[in-house]
Amino acid sequence: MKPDIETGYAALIRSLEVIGPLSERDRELVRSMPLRLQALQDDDDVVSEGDLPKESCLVIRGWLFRYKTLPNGRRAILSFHLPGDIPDLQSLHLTKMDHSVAALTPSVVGFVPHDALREVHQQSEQLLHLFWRRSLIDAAMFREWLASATQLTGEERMARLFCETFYRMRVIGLAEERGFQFPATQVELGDALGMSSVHVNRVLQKLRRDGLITSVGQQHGIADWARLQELAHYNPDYLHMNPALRE
Amino acid sequence: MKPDIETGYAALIRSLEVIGPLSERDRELVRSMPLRLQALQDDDDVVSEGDLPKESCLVIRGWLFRYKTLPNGRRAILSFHLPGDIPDLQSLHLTKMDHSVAALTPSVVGFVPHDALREVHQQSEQLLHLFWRRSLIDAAMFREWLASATQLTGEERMARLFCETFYRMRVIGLAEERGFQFPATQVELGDALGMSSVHVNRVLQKLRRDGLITSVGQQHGIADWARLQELAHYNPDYLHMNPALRE
DNA sequence: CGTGTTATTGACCAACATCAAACTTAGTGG
DNA sequence: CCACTAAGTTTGATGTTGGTCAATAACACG
Repeated sequence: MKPDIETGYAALIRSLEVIGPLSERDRELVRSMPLRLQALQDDDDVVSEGDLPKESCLVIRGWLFRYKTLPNGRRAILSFHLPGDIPDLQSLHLTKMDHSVAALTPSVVGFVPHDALREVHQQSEQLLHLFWRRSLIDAAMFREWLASATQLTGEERMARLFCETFYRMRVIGLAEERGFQFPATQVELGDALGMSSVHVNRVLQKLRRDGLITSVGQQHGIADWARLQELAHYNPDYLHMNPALRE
Repeated sequence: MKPDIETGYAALIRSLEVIGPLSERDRELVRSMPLRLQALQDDDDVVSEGDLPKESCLVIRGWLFRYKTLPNGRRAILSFHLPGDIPDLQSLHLTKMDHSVAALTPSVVGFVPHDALREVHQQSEQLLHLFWRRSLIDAAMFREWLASATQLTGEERMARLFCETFYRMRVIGLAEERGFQFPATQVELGDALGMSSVHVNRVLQKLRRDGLITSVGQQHGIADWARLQELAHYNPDYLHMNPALRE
């Protein structure tokens, strides 16, 4: 498990450096935080609505997603999470979870005690700034999803989801490393985009027919990045990545 | 204009105390921040997408809303804001605005320099905690709107919007003080809920016919709070208000 | 090879959009 | 105080997106 811990710190540091510079001391502080590792199977909850967590969860390997169960029984997927993300960072300041986080694929996460996070926030103004910034970028992504959900067609939303996911993976170096493969069933895509899985199926077929994406089983890829961005009118400004890293 | 400044501090302090306790020193610190007053007419932008603000805007009187213009020309309204709110608090850590904020009604706002905010964050851990907490509650509201937008019918979403707005007003004491009157045109409601103004009109008529709400011109009220909550399956936990203040 | 999960297809239907016109209301200026 | 205007609301007719239901096909795994 030791290598997973190293991987975890590296992923976290990398994803912080994508939004602002870290000093060597900042990196040391990050590595000083204990990580309690846990392996997850598909659909295992990392943390559930109503919980009062005392630690937050760093994605080390695999993919997680946030979701909320509506009173009518439906599930809304609110975001997807990659290595280096801390999807429930908010629990540091909002004691009670208002949604759940679960594994999209078999994954490894590391739990960081809230006290350790508070400690590094006290030790480094820059780390405080970057963690806060990250939580605000999460909010910006929710705004973008909300605007898309209310104003765009299913096809456009699907294209946007692919653009955003690819862009996020590329920024942290994962797209190049392993190739972009977005693992999601059609039901999961539907719950994320607010459409039925039947409609997801038809939208995916159209995008495939048009040569914009590829799908093999539950792995989806991008076939024509330029045209996909164009169809989605995609502009990643809302992700507030370090402009120096833009291509 | 002097009374507006007092009103501004009072509104800010009240809306912070709704989510956590302040010491007398904290309140002093809040009052130490300079406020540059500005009056606004309907639809005046307070801050626009692309701006790089050096101050954040405190709502003192009136209502503001956040919005985003989509590439297809449509407008998505992302949230409404009441006195005591700082809708662009995020600009403290995200330099470039990814959306705009404008006046829903004639309003008065007070601009707070980012430096003053940073100063009080350094002076008081509790104020830092509460401001961060507030920005996380904003994110929680976006998640709730996103889940509603993707999974609920127009009628349910309208009912939820009324419930949320009433609840927020009541918590800061505005509903009792002035009675709940939600000022919004049908076009604005449509842009917030992702439906056409024609459909908004029909949904409002149904809610009125069922005796759940009242509308006089652009002022909407609640006629039957219990049944409205029931229809919306409304649960305000996601607002993370101080449990001690719950009724 | 079964067995469970996911993907695909077709037929049908509901929610909601669009378009266009008429009606109300609240100013505004003479 | 009334006519005029602009903004917002209401209504009806019609069209489209995407949902639901149900059956079949394709995989994946023990």
